[in-house]
Amino acid sequence: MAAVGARPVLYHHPAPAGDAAASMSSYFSHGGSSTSSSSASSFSAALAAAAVPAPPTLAEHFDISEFLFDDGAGAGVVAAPPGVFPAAPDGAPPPAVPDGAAVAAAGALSAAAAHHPARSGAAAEAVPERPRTGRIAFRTRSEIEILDDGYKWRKYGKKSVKNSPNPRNYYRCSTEGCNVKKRVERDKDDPSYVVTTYEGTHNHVSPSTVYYASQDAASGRFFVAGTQPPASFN
DNA sequence: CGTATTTGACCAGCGC
DNA sequence: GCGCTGGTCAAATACG
Repeated sequence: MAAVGARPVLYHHPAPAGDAAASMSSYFSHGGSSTSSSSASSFSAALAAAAVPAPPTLAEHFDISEFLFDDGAGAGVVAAPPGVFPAAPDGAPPPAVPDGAAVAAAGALSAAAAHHPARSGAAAEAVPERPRTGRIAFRTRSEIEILDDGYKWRKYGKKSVKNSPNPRNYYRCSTEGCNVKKRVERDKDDPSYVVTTYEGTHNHVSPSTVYYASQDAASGRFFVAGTQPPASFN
């Protein structure tokens, strides 16, 4: 099997109103390359990127070019509306994610993807007036399909889909009691892209969630100070 | 030996 | 009602 590879990191940063697609580089960064690298180092890179615009070299390796909201009626490339990050569209707070802290991609994504229906078919029917539902999808340019988002996923299915020559893989959060799911498939139009769809909300903290960070006075860069809650958080 | 992955079977929703 | 499709289950298998 393929080793866990690129780690998309989504960090808390005020979204410039308007062109969310253009702001994607502010939200995502390539923070690591393998499981051998610690989560902390990945987030350190992310935080450094938060202080400084994402370096072009990172964008070359990992490019979340399009952010998709999958409302079940055909996912379209849309601008991420204000308020998607970090709060959930339903107003439900991201569980166990401290304010102001850098969060894992899936944490924020799942927060935005709260309130998923048990069956996908009921989504549009349940909330016809709302364009957003429990799923959130984004397309990334990556050679590997398994994007390490900080959570631990267990694969439970694989299916070839009609309109794509590439199989779709199904993953479930392996944390007990957490029923967040994600689907991963290669873009049918451009196999160099991977489409990842998250569904549900994590009811736990990412194993690699950064609780606090420090800023280097000389360089102005942030670096990870801990991946466990400091006393001030308790 | 415990855990994760693979993969065919099964089930439910939807369109015709 | 039937067939197609997407999603999930679970036994078998692989791996560390």
